[in-house]
Amino acid sequence: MANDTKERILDAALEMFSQNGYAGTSIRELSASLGLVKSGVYKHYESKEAIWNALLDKMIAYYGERFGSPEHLPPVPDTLEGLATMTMQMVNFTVHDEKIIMTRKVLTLEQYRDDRARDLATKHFLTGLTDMFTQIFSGMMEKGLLRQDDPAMLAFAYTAPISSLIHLCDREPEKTGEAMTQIEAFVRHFIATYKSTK
Amino acid sequence: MANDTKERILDAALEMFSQNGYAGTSIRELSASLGLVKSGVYKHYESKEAIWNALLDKMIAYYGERFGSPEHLPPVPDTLEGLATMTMQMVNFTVHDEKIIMTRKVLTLEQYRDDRARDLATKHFLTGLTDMFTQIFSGMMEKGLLRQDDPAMLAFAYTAPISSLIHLCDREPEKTGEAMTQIEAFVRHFIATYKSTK
DNA sequence: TTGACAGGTGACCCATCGTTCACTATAATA
DNA sequence: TATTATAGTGAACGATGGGTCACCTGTCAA
Repeated sequence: MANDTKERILDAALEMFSQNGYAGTSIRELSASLGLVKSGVYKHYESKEAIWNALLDKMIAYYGERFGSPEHLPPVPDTLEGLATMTMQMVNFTVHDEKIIMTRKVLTLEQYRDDRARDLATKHFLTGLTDMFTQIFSGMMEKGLLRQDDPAMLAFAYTAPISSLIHLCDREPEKTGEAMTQIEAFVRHFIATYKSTK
Repeated sequence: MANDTKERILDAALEMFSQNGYAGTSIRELSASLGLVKSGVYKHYESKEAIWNALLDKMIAYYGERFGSPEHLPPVPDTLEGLATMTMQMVNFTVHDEKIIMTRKVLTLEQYRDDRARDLATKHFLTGLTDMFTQIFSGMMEKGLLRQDDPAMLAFAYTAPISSLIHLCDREPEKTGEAMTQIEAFVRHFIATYKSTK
């Protein structure tokens, strides 16, 4: 029960911080959204900043177990169509999962203020995806599915445009459908460009 | 003299909003940074929100005159090397110009809260660059410099990765040199991939 | 010379901020 | 059953937020 409320506070914090930012969120609103009074929050966290730090801890830990270990790498696709399918599945998940959307928003809003948010933002938005697809493309080149090229460069050229459209979805959710179409077109174009010529 | 202070308030607002966000900035701090007392600010703007709106007006107007009109399109390069040079010049400018950095940061921080910031963010980060390079690539295809392809798709594939590294520079300025190197490598790779085979 | 006004000051208003504290209800423990 | 820790309450704290107002001072037009 104790831990339950403690977790619910972090959930509410994620939601409110992602909408109004850390500075724009008050403990009163936060506790009210949980149906308790503001002083109740202080039974679980000693300060607003402690909530923020706990939230960041959780986000960092989640990222680590989800994307940090090599065992969670998606399997290297056996076909180019498999690459397209896998990509669209990943994108589809990430632009619709509320928690992940809120995580990206929080990192976006706090990246200039907090060092740990800054680092995690770079992982989420840039290096994490690039590293992951470097592995995948490397494997696909070995299998002869993609033309021989610098896998890290291809991974960057592949993930960065997709990432920019994911940001668009976060910013303008009503454009999500359109963005998904554009991502699929981009994926097809990428495959057509870099497929092995053998 | 009146207008001078009015402008200086907007300059200070851009600086403080870009660092601490709208909610994280107080009129007291803002006026103090100008060497006057908070009530002095209210001689020029009726509220904090009015300052915000005036700042956004200015940013929108600046963007419009700078990138909105076709006459400000950079000339279509005559060589592939010219494309690389022009790109690096543009990037170099945009990652070092303090005002533009602050503008991007403000748009990043307020994109979920304010509709006009949201729209301008999409232009700055996505559609503006894509549209511009669609024109350029279209011209370069006509000249036979680039292979025949969908110019809008190429523009997107070209500008989005560059844009993501510009964001990295905003977030982690100490990585600017590294990011510039990576952008240049990406540009070269792009050119090698899409140059005309004639 | 006078009067109006633009620009700036400092005291003050009230709401809200994060935080504390004495207190209560509950449920597990000894 | 008595005790004790846990989770939550509600009033209060000082600090700070945005905003107002009476006042001062210099400039310039009438």
